[in-house]
This record gives sequence, structure tokens and C-alpha cells, in this order.
Amino acid sequence: MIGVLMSGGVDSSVAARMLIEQGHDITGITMINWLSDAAEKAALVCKSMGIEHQVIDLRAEFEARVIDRFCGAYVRGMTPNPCIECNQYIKFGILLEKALQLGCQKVASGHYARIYHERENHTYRLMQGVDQNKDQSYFLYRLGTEQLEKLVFPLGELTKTRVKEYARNHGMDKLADSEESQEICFIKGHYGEFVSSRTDMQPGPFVDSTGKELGRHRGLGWYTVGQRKGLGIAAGRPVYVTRLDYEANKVYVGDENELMSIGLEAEDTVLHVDCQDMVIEALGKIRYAAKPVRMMVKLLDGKKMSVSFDEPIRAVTPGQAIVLYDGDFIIGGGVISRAFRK
RNA sequence: UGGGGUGUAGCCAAGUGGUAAGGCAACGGACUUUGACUCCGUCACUCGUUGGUUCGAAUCCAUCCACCCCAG
Repeated sequence: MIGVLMSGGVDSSVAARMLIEQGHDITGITMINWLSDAAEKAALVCKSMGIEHQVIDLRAEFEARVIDRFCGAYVRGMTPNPCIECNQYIKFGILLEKALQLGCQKVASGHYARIYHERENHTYRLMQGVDQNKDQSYFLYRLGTEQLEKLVFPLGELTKTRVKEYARNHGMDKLADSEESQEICFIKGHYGEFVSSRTDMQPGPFVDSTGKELGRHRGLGWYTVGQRKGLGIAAGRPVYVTRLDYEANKVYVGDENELMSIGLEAEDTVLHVDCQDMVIEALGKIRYAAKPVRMMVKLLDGKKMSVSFDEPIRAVTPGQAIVLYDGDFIIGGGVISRAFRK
């Protein structure tokens, strides 16, 4: 039996339908994490497909592992990616465990990514989804063989367009036309609002590179490197956040050219390839929607790596993930801790 | 109080007699599983006040008000 993680949206619903068509015995699984009506929506979908549906309450785990860390990072001036944490620890951590306990042999989800099985050495590797625009491998880069061998991503070979078509052809018109869920699932409203409601954030100064004060900020959690909107600074030209200084509670701002970096340092590194020489050449992305750039990666001690780019990259942001690719394969990645400015 | 200067949207700022440029900010939308970037759109029936000149003024004149600088 395959347990399908269902949110009630098109993607996971199509994934479920496809598995049924392929003759698999499946059951729907939805986790309750925070504010979401996913469980109700998914229940309806499951009912229409005539399959079982289980709801698993992971609110406590989600809050501790994802939300608290998210706020903790923001308040310290970093820009975390909670989806990555959630995938690693919640969806494909605890939830996967529970599904296996429930008797599932495998767990499927509607992610746009592929899993490659190397039979010779019994390893599983993550690959980008075929749809370049929807590829979600960035959020899954931490998954290794132990998890991947238990997973199925039915949408990995499809484009979003094909998925919608599939939905329409299988009586799921409503789902096909439904809005995409875009934002972080546990926040309604502004991120800064959310972070400040759960932490102690203090206002402070906006300063330029010379230290001159240009205004007052509302607390580090309201900003991210590269941000332009929402600063309220009328300097006659656009100004961007260049750095967040937690110690001094200062938000540095400057011109776009002050945002360019030639390299970075990352920690909490995971690598899915053997690497004897400690130096890797790869394509890397420093944000989900970033353009991949060729870079040289040096492994420092076990968990750290130092990366230098072939060309300068804009707004390298501590807290975000650097994800490394070799063609369609995900090599690994880490959490950005510093940017090396031009 | 004497002399000089300035007053145009939230900020900066064009415009010197013909019926309010532009930038920044803000707001709205598109894009986006990071409220970021980017893109598109909106944003002064009115030019510190009150009068006057004129067919017509933000633009000329007078008045008052506010602020700035110099002098003292």
C-alpha cells in the first residue's frame, strides 16, 4: 500500500489518482500542522476517489521543529526556508515514519521532483522535476537514500500543464482551476507580523555603508537581504537591504551593486555523492527562484563548505539554502551562513 | 528686530504667463511554496496664506504666515 500525502490541492490529488490508475492500493494521509483546511479538503477528494483517509496531527512537532526555528532565525537577522525543514523533519521525517507504521510500504506526494534508483549500489538520488518552472527539488535537497527509497513522486515527469489536463480529464475540474498555494503555509498576513507576535523584536536604525542613519526599522524579522519594498526610505533612488546585523540591531541598506557576492560559506551541509578530493564543481542556486550559477565548492570540516561563484550573485542571504546540482541530479547543499561580498 | 533666501504630493524635485515632468516612498495587480527581486498600474481639479494684474498665473505684484542663512 502507498500512503499519499494529500493537501486537497490539484497536485497531490492528481498524484493519488495516477497511482490508482497504475493499479496501486493507496490511502490518503493529511497532516494537521497549523492553520489549514487541508484535512477537510483532502477528505473530500479521498471520498470522491473511494479511498481511505487518515489525518495525523503533527501540530506540536511542527511548531517546535519548523515554526519556532523559523521565528528564531528571522529574529536573528536570517531568512530561513521553513519548507526545507518541514520536508526533512516533518513530512519526510515524522509523517513518513507514521505512514510506515500504519502499514504503508511507500509514501507518495505531489512534489515536482524525480527519484533515481541506482541499482548497482542500492542508492536513491533526487533529481529535478521535468517541469523547469515547477521543479521543487530545491526544497527536498536534504533527502537521502534512506528517505528516498520509501518515496514516490508521481508528478516528477510531468509539467504543471499536464497535471491540470490530467485533473480535467479525470473529473477534477474544480481542483484544476483552484488557486495555487503560494505562501508559507502557516502564516496568514505579514511575516514580520507573525515573527513579532512570537518573539521579542526591537526597532532600530536603518544605516548606509558609512553608518549614517536613514530611518528606523521595525525589527530584523521584517527584512531580508535584497529587499527593496517596505523600507519606507525615500532616498531618491531605490535602496535595498544589504545586511542584517543582529548584534547591533541594525539594518544596512545600499545600492544594488552592494548586493553582489562572489562566494559564500554554508553550514549544516549534506552531500549525496562521494567526494574524496573535497572540491566539487557544480551548478548552484542560492534561492528557490534563483538562476543556477556555476560554482566551485570546497568542503571544509564535515559540516561546512566554502563556495566561490563563477560570476557574482545578487543578494546571497544567510539562512537560505545553497543547493548544488549536477545536471538534473541534486548533489547536496547547505544553509548559507555568510556571503562574501565583491 | 536689520539683510538675504526658500515655501510645488509622504520625501526630493522640474516647471518663470497658457492650463502641474521625473525620481523615491506608498498603494493595487502580475510573477513566485521564501510577503525578496522584477514587471505592470494608481497616486497634486492643484502649487504656504489672502488679495491684485491678466482672456488666462505655480509662474507677475502686494500682503501675511512658516522655515533657513548671514548679520548682530
